[in-house]
Amino acid sequence: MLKKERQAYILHQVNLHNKVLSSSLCTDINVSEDTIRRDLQELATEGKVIKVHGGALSHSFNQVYFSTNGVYSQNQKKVIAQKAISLISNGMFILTSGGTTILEMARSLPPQLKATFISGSIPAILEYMHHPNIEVIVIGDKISKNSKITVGSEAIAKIMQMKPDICFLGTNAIDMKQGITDNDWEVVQLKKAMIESSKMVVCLSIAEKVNSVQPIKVCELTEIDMLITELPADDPLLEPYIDAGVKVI
Amino acid sequence: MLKKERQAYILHQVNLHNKVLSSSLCTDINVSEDTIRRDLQELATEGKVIKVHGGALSHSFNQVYFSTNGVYSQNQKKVIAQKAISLISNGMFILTSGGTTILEMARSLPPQLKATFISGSIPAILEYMHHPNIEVIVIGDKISKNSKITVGSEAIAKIMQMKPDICFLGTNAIDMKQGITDNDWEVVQLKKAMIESSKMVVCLSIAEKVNSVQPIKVCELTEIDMLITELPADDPLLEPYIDAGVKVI
DNA sequence: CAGGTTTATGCGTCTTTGTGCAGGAATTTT
DNA sequence: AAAATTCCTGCACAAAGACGCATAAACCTG
Repeated sequence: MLKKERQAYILHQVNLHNKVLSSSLCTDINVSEDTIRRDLQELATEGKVIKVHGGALSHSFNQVYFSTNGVYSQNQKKVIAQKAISLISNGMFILTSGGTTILEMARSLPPQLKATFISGSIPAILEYMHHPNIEVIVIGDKISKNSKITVGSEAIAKIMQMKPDICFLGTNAIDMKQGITDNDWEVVQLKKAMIESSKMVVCLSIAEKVNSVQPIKVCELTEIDMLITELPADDPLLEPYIDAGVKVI
Repeated sequence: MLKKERQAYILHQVNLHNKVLSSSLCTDINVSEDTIRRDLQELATEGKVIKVHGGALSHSFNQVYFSTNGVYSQNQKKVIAQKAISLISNGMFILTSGGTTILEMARSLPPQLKATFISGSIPAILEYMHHPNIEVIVIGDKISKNSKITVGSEAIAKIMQMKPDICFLGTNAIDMKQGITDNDWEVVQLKKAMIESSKMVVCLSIAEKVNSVQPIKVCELTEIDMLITELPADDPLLEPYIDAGVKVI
């Protein structure tokens, strides 16, 4: 068999099945694994396939959408993300809501972190999915197109079955009197369930949203354990919350 | 034998088989390998064949196997997508697997279509989510990073609770004897459940995957209702499937 | 038609290319 | 952390190619 012929076969297989194992190829065409590896290497440098440990992938399959653009207050959110990540250790079960702050956190997770993330937010799931060591559990149910998160009784029931170590809530509004509030009834139901089932509830909120109120109540301040903003913990804006028993970092 | 005569023979062989070995040619025509090499060289500089180590290839070989366009088989997939969409009417409940063919279908759904799509495939969900009139139900469970789809007993249980009108399966391999086969155990479990719970099972498969086999069995041919490829329904390749009772469009 | 020229072919030698193998390093899985 | 794969490097060896040369047939040309 000619070299080119072999490479054509390989390319064909890769494009057909989106991936290919060098081991199966070498039994297929009956040549040594070295030869296959050299072929894959060559095809890879020509840009025809993507070489990975143990085989190769088609280029078309791996193209995933990255829509990092248009995130509001991204720098503040990066600060918040870093603080949030400092709470996470290996092996934890972590429940997250949706929202751009959560998304920023998902993007900033260190690659060596091994943890299980549970979410119904499609954009967040996309980010978790890209991470090498994170297990992703999807909360299924009907999608709310506004918030790009699954909502409904099934989702709530599923959440209630779990006992995650931490729940990170992207927060729309937080206030001393009204506590956490939001503007989407279905999302609120979900957040209530998340708060109830989690060992520890952490609210992520940019400072702008502190001391603001939305129409629908999620929970009282007393029900959350921690508040993270981009401000330092001793900022006067946050003092009343510390006094109210919320840990602030 | 005259030189021209010999070269004509070589050219004929190349065009017939898409490839030719110099070794076999030289025993064929009974001349030295040098002569053959010189002939091939000449034909190559004239652009009649493509010279490679050990022989030569026809130009069509390169066109056939080294598809230079970025996305492999996208046109075929578009044709398949259109046929699949013709089966969908307003108000239907539709269950779909993952895979690039399904993705192509998701992208091609007409904007005015009102239907409910159920899936565990994150890329597919993303597409459905962008549609103005489609309701999306997410099958939750652990994500298989390879296939970007939720897999596991929860997902299977959820699927078994439903009775969708149509199930569209992206097919990795279909064969008369082995039926539908695939290469990921968890995905196979999921597909089995999808097939069992659906009123109608439609397999989407590009023609290249027809009559190919993968290691793990999904189901028998008898369990699927319809097969869609990019070929016209009366293509001889598909005849045996029609005879086996599978509807082909 | 003789003598020179071109063309086609084969042979020997030396290089290049393609392939497999052994070992140790790197990576993934358990 | 240990075990199993996979990968890389260098090497050996066979197959294929390049180049020069010799030979012989074909083909001018006066």
